[in-house]
Amino acid sequence: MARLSRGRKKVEIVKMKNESNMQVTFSKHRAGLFKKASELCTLCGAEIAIVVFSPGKANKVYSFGHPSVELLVDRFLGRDLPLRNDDDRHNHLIRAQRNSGQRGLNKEVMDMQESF
Amino acid sequence: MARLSRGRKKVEIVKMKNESNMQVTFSKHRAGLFKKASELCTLCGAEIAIVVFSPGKANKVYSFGHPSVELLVDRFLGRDLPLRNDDDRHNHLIRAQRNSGQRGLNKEVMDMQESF
DNA sequence: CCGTCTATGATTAGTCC
DNA sequence: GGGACTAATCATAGACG
Repeated sequence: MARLSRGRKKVEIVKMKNESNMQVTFSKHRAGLFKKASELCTLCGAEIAIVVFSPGKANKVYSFGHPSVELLVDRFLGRDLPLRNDDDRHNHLIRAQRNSGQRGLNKEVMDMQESF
Repeated sequence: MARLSRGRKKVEIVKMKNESNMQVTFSKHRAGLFKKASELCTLCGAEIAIVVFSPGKANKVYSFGHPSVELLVDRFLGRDLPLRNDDDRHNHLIRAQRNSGQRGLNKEVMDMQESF
């Protein structure tokens, strides 16, 4: 059959209304995000952890992590951070709480790194 | 002055050797990754947390989180996980540990994976 | 839901400031 | 380090199976 697609259209970055379309977009963008992350890992030897909660009723969880989500997250939440250069503008209060010892579970988190 | 750039060149996804180039690439890709994440949040109402550790000696930490890294990470590590659809292939052992009650809060966590 | 296709929008390597 | 630019590559909206 004749292809009728006129190619990609511009999409405004606002919450989508169409549910089924949104599901497709969510899948595609999630895959793209994880791919970008893995490229950044490979190209620059960075260590990345990503956790994604899908919206709506089917609140599924997807994750990407190199070397592992848990390891990186523990290091993030732990205390021996070499330096915090935080682009996250939303959780200053929570971070302050955490840093003051709220967690009380983190002990020594091995720091292993290098290439990949 | 006359622009001599011949535009973007194809880049193989392997670890970069040039350190200063890598620094630039790291910054650009990190910004792109966070932007993609925020778009996914807005478009689909997803909740995303990202933690990035920069490579090399200056092991800085960058994070993105909506609503917040801590909240999402706690939910990820915590108890009321609705479902785990994990794309992370590297941490089966750690996950198994966690799921077997190391943190003492996990009950039933579905494990399914594959793809990506 | 997943995979494929293609035109086109989005990202970015290389460059200069 | 950051910002701007351009041209090329890359990602993906929408349509279809």
